Amino acid sequence: MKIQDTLLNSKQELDTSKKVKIYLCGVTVYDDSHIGHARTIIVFDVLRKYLESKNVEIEFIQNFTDVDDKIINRANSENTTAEEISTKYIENYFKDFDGLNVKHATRYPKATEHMEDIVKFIEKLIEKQIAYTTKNGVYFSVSKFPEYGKLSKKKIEELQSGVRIEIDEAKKDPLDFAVWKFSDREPVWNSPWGKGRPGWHIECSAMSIEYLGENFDIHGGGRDLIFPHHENEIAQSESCTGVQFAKIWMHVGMVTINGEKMSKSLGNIKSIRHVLENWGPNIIRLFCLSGHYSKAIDYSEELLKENLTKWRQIETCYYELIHSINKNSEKIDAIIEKISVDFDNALNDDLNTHLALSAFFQLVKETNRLAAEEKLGIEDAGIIKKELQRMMKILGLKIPKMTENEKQEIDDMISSREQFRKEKRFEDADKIRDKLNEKNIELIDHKGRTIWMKKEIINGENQK
RNA sequence: GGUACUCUGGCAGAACGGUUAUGCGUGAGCCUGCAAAGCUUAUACAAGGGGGUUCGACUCCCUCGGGUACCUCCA
Repeated sequence: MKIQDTLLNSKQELDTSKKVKIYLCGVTVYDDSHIGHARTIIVFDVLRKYLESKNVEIEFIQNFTDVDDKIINRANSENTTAEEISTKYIENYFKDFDGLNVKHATRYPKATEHMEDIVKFIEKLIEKQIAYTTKNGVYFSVSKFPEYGKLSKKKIEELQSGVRIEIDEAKKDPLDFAVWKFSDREPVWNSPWGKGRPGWHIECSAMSIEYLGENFDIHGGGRDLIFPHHENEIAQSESCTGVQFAKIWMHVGMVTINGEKMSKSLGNIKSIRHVLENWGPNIIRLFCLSGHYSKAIDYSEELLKENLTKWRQIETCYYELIHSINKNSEKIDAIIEKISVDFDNALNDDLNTHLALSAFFQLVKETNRLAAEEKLGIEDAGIIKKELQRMMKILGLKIPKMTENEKQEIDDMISSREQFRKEKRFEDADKIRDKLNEKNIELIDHKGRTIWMKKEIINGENQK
């Protein structure tokens, strides 16, 4: 599998001959997660599920940043502790992402639980004279890492000339960044240099190396993390260990609203809870995977509606498959095989989910065509269903489950309706159909028989 | 201002130095008691402007322009 590497600016082969180690920069838990977080995490979820479907073992680490000024500020304004804030939003994180069918990471390390590792890491940097202490904290000396800027393609001189007003005049170089900030106010931890808390970048270096080793396969996150976060991580990690840090840097494009990045100041943030309530996990996932992961996608109700249409086709396909009773009448093996290969090839080439979805929808269309022409054989349906489910699992799409009782009840209602239809008592037949519609059961009348499908309830469907 | 990315039909969107996919939308039709869903089929002067390389450019190069992101809050 090939993945575009931000550092080398080219597609790199991912070594899948052994366990693949992935570190994804997670969220800072000071507020609810939004659709932008969802996209990044869904992209990595698909990457991971695809590799696992190929029996590649994955170690997937995603951190929670639970030490941060924003958390502390929030705690102060809500008159509570930073710990309570981070605990609350970690809980919310799991509610949101479980709702989005995202598989749990191997581990979710937190900065607060890795203070020893972080302190040790900083000690090493000081030992190597790459970091130094001032009255405000411990700083990483950018000039000690000549390759600084290699990820973000920035030149040190240019950064220096464009630097903002300096707050800490004790720093040797305005580009130097804090790895430890002194503070007396909670939450603080002890360190050999004094009480305080770690800088933002150091936790990811320390925790990724702790769990994945000094040199691991993929380090990822949103595009906006390239500078300074990932640039600084590289500087710290490589100057500490002396070896290459991540082999591949994979960055996911932003989700924009009307072409602009979501931000607090613009007030255009769409929380996952909000979009989940309106559109459900499947449509959000289809939307997030509709373009190439490296490019920005623009959030709009129109696009979500488009994906709703697609989701209905998938539902139809699924229910046609499980209700199939006909005899096989068309050779389909070759086309299924081709679609399957196209799907895999698309993902193999830098996780091209858009092309993979094209292949997937070809399977859906083909199935619905066969069903419409009364040619969907029961054995073929089995083959198609297996392939459909394989793809859906990778894409993280899920048809809501139903109980046997529910199914039986529907079947009974359909038989009564059939009876009414035979007797041409159409008003009575329609009453039954309406009743089923109220339960989101849609009837599909085929020649001589009626099948049903249970539609996922999408609140956004009827808005506007 | 610097750097990077980007500009494809009404919308979304990929691949590719040589018929520009695919989906949505829209039109027509099929199926149906009627619907719905689905299917079939049609649809589009489609590549920001200008130049160049080439037998041939959406694809490569130059240039001008628009947009977005980043330039120590960011997924």
